[in-house]
Amino acid sequence: MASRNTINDVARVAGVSIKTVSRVLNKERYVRVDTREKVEAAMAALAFSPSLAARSLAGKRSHQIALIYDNHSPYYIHAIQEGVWARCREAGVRMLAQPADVASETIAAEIGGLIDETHVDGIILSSPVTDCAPVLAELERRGISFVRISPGTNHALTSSVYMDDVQAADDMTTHLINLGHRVIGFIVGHPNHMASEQRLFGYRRALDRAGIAYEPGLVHAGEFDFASGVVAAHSLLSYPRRPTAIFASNDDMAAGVLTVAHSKGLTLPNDLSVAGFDDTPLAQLVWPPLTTIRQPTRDLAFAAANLLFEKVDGVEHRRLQHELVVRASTRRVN
Amino acid sequence: MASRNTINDVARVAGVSIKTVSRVLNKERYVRVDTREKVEAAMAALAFSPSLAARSLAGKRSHQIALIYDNHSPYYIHAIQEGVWARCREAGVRMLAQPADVASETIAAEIGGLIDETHVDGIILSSPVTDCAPVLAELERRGISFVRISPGTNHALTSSVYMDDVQAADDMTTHLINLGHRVIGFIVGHPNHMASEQRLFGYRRALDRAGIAYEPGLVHAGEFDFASGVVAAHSLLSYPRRPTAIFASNDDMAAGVLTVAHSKGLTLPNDLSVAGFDDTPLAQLVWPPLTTIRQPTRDLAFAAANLLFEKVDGVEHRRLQHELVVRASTRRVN
DNA sequence: ACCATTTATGACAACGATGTCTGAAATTGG
DNA sequence: CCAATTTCAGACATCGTTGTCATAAATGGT
Repeated sequence: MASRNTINDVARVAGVSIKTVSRVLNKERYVRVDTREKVEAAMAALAFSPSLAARSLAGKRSHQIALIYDNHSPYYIHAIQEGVWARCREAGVRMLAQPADVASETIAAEIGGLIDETHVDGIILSSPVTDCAPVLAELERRGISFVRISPGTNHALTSSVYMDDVQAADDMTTHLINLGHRVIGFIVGHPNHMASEQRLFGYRRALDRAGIAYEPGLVHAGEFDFASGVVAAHSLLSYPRRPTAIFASNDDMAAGVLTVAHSKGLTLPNDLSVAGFDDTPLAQLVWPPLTTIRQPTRDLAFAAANLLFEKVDGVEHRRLQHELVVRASTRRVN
Repeated sequence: MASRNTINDVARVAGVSIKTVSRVLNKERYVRVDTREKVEAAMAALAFSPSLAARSLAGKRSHQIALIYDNHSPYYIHAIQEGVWARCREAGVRMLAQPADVASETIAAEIGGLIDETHVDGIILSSPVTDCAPVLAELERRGISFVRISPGTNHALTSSVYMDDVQAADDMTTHLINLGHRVIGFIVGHPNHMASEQRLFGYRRALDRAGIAYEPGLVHAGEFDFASGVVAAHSLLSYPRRPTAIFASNDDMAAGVLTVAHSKGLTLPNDLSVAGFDDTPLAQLVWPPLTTIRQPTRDLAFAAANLLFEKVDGVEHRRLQHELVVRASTRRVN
């Protein structure tokens, strides 16, 4: 078990001082080309990887950022992690993936502790932590820079990336209306997520524009999970004015609707059109495959990390485009 | 933006030396009860969180471990992360989740770099990184302790947690045989995963015991993803001796089978029984819900972290129990 | 040929903890 | 009551980097 190679070893092999090695490592100016090459050769020969601990301690940067999430959809989290990670890799920065619980009393303290312990240079918040007031207050108090992915609330001081949930839900509803549907059920998302309201708003806006009266009995609460989709579907399918289409605020709940419909012996999509939201892989793993909104989750995460690295000062809100993906679960009404 | 609270601040507030604070922090002996309480009060008052960077640098431990994975199922990764994370939280240790690519030439170097950079105290490998020879060699060379989750190969020197894939596949196949099926298709998993072979072996063992001849045409290669399930299902359902049941090596591929069956107008489960493996949430999001094997993924991960923390020396191989979960996708043959 | 400026390198302190060593106080035994 | 032992606490070096400052060498304008 050879002991760790340090900057001193590199300096000795290259015949320079440790400070010069540090300069090469950090791509600072004032290193001659041939000196740099000597140092780089020595680093390669020794398979040198600098200690993040030492760098964090001595320097102003820790070369680490944290990604904080609290979401019950594994697909969503996975896509977010993947996007942030890809950008971090390019930047030579390590990503700390950190679950949190927005309902917890201690969430701000935990995140504060994380920052103190790890010296992270910045933070990426994913929904719904993006709108957790104690967390935002704590981050601001510390003056640490952070970027929010799909926040539901405005925040003048920090950058964010997002998609237009209102427009997307409007697009989907309009798609259903264009297929001739007039009685369209809607399943709302988890109340923690601001996106839930926005999708509901988009649904209503499309109905309004088409001159279809909004009917509260066609709207049912949900929590973004399969089980709540099942509950909502049972309720909606036994409503007197039974909907010919159901638009669920995410794919998991739409899958719940499909299951209920199948179990009631309905033939899909003839007897009922079903639409989801997010375009998780699940959308193509069910029958019939779901018409849904492709949310560019991975790209949002990548863009968020990008903003964190590029926009050290200055605030930017970047919108990424969604896409209506029409599959077999929606059909022209008979 | 208050600057970081350090052990010096705590020492000053508590009226002791920094070394004593360190002793309390690390639960060392030789601190009087009232001294400890004074220190703890000071730490609480200052909301002190010790710098991991400083601890890693000065001490022998970094209070961090890495979890390394390379698997294309978000559900699986999520469950693994959750299990490891839960145990780490109890232990006051940070988890670094690290994707890797077993097919990459540089995987050993990358993991070596990770170890050098982060000083991690130990590593958890999840399948298929568990059986990646260059990685195992690198870890051994460095003498770092690690635990493997569901390894496919034996390894005398390190602990592991696993389930009995052979027996599980045998159980499922036997379940189908008991329902009267005699022509049973099988979709193999990704060749990278040792579990794939083992599940195939269990399938064959159950057939043997029941005196059913093994028929290579009923076995089709797959890659653990939905698309390969679709391909395999097309092939199996057009095989001359058309199977009355198909057992896929995981749920994603089973979902692919369901989709193909639906699209061919088959009524499920009457015309075809379908079985999966893993009991991912997906199993209950499809129609009909899948009969599958519950793999205790989260618990395996928790147990792995536990072994890493408890068994500093000594090796243990802990088997966790699987469970046959019968749902609506399998039925007695007509 | 001279000085000012830019470029290039190194010496040394500092970051915030832990490890080692030393010594004082408290406890025990004869 | 004194010596030996155990318990407790502090001084100081150390971990592997970066920041600051000093200084040498190269460059350019007159």
